[in-house]
Amino acid sequence: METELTKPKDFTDSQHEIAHTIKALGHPARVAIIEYLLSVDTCICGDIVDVLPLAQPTVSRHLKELKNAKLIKGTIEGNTICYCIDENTIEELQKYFTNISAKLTLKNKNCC
Amino acid sequence: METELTKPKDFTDSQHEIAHTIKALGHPARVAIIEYLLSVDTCICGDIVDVLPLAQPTVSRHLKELKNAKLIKGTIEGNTICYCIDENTIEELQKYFTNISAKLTLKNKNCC
DNA sequence: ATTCTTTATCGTAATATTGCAATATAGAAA
DNA sequence: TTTCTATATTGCAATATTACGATAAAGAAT
Repeated sequence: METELTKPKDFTDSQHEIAHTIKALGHPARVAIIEYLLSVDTCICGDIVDVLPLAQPTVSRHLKELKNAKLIKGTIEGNTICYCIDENTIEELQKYFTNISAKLTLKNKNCC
Repeated sequence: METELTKPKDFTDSQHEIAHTIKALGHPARVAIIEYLLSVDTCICGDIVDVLPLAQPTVSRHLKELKNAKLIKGTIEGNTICYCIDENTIEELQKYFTNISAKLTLKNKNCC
């Protein structure tokens, strides 16, 4: 039989979504931004450029990508500059990996 | 003052490392491979190609990248074909996000 | 030895990402 | 208004990623 009944035409929506979210963290600049946001108490984050080895337009691009992936939220409204980590998305990622870990502990360890 | 004392020349090693690991999961094919490996009981995984919408050489490349990031382990030795998720790396990711989540719950929620 | 099966690598094209300089935008301060 | 400050966008150039067909490699089966 040459028919390949199980081969799909595309990945699932879920696979696309989780990959998109995770991909947004797949760059040291964006990891650094998240870690910086986590370390500061205030959400006034105009000084992110000063703590990253990148020019301002590049940082702005990375922020845009993080926002697009919903890893950060916030806006610039007058003098109320504000960027924060989006806890919901981080929690989703945490649950995703916790779930994988949990399933792995139930698995057969007789290989590799 | 024009001096920028806080601007570093590069990201930290830790930021590079976590980004590299996370980046390896930032593609639907590699998410699908991990999810497939999680779903099968045996480690004989030669049929990954059949469940992905990709040609065999492309799957091989994605496997190589996952292996390079230590998200999977395993080898091809004679007829003992074996690929498994590397629990240690998954656990690292799980801890990374759990730690962020934990720190977020302690933070000021008066913004964004 | 030859063939089969499975996985890896090579070559190449198409696309995406990254980075910065230059510029635009917009509210604040003067 | 003009200027200042902070962020975003545009326009490239350099690099990286992704995909697949063709081919190689290596052990298994005959």
